[in-house]
Amino acid sequence: MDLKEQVSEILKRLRKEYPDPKTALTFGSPFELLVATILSAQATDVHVNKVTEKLFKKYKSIKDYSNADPDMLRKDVSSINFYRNKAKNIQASAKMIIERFNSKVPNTMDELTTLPGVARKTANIILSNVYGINEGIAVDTHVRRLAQRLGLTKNEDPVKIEKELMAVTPQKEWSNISHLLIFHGRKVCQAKKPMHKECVLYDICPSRNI
DNA sequence: CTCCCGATAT
DNA sequence: ATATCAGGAG
Repeated sequence: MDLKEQVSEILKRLRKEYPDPKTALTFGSPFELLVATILSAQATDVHVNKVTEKLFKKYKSIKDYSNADPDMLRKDVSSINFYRNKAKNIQASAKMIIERFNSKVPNTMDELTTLPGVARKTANIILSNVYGINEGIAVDTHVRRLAQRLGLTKNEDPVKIEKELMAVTPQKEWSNISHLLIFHGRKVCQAKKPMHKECVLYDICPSRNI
């Protein structure tokens, strides 16, 4: 079985476990998904959703974020890690979107990654979940760990891993791949304690003995 | 490479 | 006490 068939089999099994592979972050608009995704760096989605539930009730429009008192916005996200940078990036992104992008969240990789706090991973999440565009594969800590454990890469660099995965999967599946690996990484193939006995990939996983 | 930097599980 | 959590910028 070559690599493409291997990945195909992995996706087939995971799709059965996780039938709806889209973001678990809650949002009501493109900008809200941008906010949630910026906040999600090295934070659990459960925690992010808890914070944004209050945040989205208080800040309704992009203008509300751009006009907010920086200290107040910082306080409103302060239970999340890296909250100073994240608050600053959210406000700066809001201003840029209003001034340069006519108050609309951009729909291209090049434009999205000009926003502060937005690189390929975050941009891929926005493009796929908001615009249905498969520009690349969002590689986060889960995707990286699972790709390594499943023997799909030996790299550490997320951009290299993204290109490797893109090379062995059909483009229409790119969004599904990252979400399926993320869900499986959260529930079963956890960083500290991979739950081999509950893993549907056990028999085809090179790391089954770890 | 370092820094950012809180909550939670183990 | 320590590792980890939907990373990104300098």
